[in-house]
Amino acid sequence: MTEGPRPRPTLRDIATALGLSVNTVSRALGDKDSVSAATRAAVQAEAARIGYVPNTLARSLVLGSAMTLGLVITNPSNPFYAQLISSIELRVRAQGYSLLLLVTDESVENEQRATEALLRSAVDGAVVVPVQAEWDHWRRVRDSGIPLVFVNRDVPELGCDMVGVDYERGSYEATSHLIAGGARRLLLLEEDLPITTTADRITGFRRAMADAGLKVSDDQVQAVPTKRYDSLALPWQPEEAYRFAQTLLTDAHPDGHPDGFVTGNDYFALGLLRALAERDLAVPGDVAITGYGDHPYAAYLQTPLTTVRLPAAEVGTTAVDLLLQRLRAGTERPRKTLIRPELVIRASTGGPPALTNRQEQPSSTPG
Amino acid sequence: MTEGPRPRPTLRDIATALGLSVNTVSRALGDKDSVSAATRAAVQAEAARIGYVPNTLARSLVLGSAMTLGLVITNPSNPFYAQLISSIELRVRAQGYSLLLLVTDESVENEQRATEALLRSAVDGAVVVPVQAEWDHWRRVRDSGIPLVFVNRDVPELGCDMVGVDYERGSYEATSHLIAGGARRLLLLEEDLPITTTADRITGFRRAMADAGLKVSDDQVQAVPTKRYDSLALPWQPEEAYRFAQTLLTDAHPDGHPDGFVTGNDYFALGLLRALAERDLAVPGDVAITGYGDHPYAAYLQTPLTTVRLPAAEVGTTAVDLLLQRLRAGTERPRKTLIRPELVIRASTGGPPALTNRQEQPSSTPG
DNA sequence: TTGAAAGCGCTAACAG
DNA sequence: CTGTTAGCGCTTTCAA
Repeated sequence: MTEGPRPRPTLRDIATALGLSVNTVSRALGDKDSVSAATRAAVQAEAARIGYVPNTLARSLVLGSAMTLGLVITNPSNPFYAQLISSIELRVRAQGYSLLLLVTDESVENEQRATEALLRSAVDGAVVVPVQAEWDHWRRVRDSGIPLVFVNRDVPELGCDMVGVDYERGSYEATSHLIAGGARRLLLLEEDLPITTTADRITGFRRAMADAGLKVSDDQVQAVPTKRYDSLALPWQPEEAYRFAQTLLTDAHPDGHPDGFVTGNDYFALGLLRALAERDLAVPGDVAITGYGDHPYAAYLQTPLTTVRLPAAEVGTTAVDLLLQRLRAGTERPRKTLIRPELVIRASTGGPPALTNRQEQPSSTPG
Repeated sequence: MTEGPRPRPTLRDIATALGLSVNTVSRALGDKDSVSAATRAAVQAEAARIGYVPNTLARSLVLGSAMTLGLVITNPSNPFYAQLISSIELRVRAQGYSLLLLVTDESVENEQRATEALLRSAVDGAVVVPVQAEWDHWRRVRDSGIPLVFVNRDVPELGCDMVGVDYERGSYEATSHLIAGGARRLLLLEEDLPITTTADRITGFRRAMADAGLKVSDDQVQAVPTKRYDSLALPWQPEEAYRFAQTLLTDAHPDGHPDGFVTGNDYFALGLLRALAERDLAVPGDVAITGYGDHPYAAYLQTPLTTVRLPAAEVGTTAVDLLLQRLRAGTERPRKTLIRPELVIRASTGGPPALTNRQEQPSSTPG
């Protein structure tokens, strides 16, 4: 119990114990065919006996590959990213790689430090959810020969592979759905981050409105002011949308109050629902609402929430697959993949009041 | 653009360029004082010019430390664990270490493979949320000299450091709170995993009941049958608690229907709320409810949920600190720390109907 | 089939 | 202050 940990066994320990050369032991363990069956058996027995575990560090140094991939992500507390982490880790591990995790918290500075870490650790490649504000540091990583796959948000300037969600389409469908349900005075509540996902949803909203022959004034697209993103706390604060909506609903609306809200985030929908309830506005009677993300609680709100379900697992595994392909194959053109999200219709837009069965969820679970 | 990535620069590149020895370059970059100012400046300039980044692999090999910690966790989609990941990653990075992530998905088999990976990667230590069903593989890791800190769940047999939450106390307080509010026929809805967190909550429930002079029959402690844990999907399915509660509320209750529910999980509370609403039972009028976890939505449900808030960030940073201390100091007695959770009282137990302000949340944010 | 030698990139110990 | 030597643990030549 108090006995200090012995230094971990090496190939040499096995070699000397068996009167062999380090080299032979290495080959015996490596399943090369240039070793006699007897030797191999002896080596393996001795290895097992002393609990030999190969030293990846030394192995990587000579092989020139650490068999490690990096995952650079903004905020694990965002359920979408949490699922992404799971699916990526699973796939990476299944392919025999290790996963180095770096959290950026939407900070460019953290991201720059993350790239340093990737470089130093000599990862073979990285899956990245970029902050998007700057990307010179990513250029440096790419130029040093580390393949990158951007996830959820692209950095087109770098010409790397990319896997994302078709946010524009999701937003388009949500908006169209509200319009089809009779809403005319729509309002979009969006995140106020300078990222393409938000921009894409705005585009989808505008396009749906245009396709329906509805005009969009500037005050129909609102950015909910958000405190500094903090992955130690929540991904988003429902409270911010709540306060924002309180004001919004108090303001004079020359053309009448909004009768439909598209939100860029289920948390916004949550805050909004509260604000509406306080003003005795019925959902979906007076106002219809869509969320975005299909968070676990969405189906279980008093008024189950119509929302856009994101294919997190599929995005994650696709990203890893792209990365590994590029690791093997050489230089091809960058591939950009957008995976289609799914509008889940529930009571908040007049859908069935009963809960939407979670088991419908398409299983993109690998293996 | 099509130019292949040059091999990454090494110390030797700098040395030959400057007509110095590799060793001198190493010292110049390493800020040792045994280098002339001029040489150091020249070396640093050249290093910057060619974009030299030290190779951690080689460095680790000779130094005998990879400056890497492992994080073995069950399910990132559980908001508590998501916050744990963030806080741990932040702290680990702040201390100059890298973080290797392994997800076990509550599977012993995955956990065993994870320990292999930790051993091979030669991590300096690991923060572990153990599956708890078996632990021989952890013994092996510990015996090979890799310090372990168990988080949230302990494996007392191994005598490692441990940081957790005082689940028993949280449960005790929630139960006592319900009793104080007048509830007498209480029911506990718990997870059906064979883990200590669940067991501790059951203990807390029983103790609170006993302290109030209330008897607890076997059918007052119920385990909600759960599908195989799947970190690719949800941490828990509200639906399971919903269906379970449906049955529960239909069953005959000789002593009258329950008037208070303690749940081991906010998701269970969510499903339960739905089932109660469908039977026109008012919360908290007919039935009072407590959740566990204070998930982001808890404050924003139609009936804001009284729940137990978990100190995730504090647990995470404490775990890393313990691990690093042990890495530096030698063999002390294992330290076990339970951090106290906080009962947040809301409308589901007759608390204020207005939202509980999230900003009250104690900030255990480091640095 | 096995061994000897060389080297991955870096740092520590010792000379000079 | 700087260079030489040695070695971390492993794998890949090349001989024997």
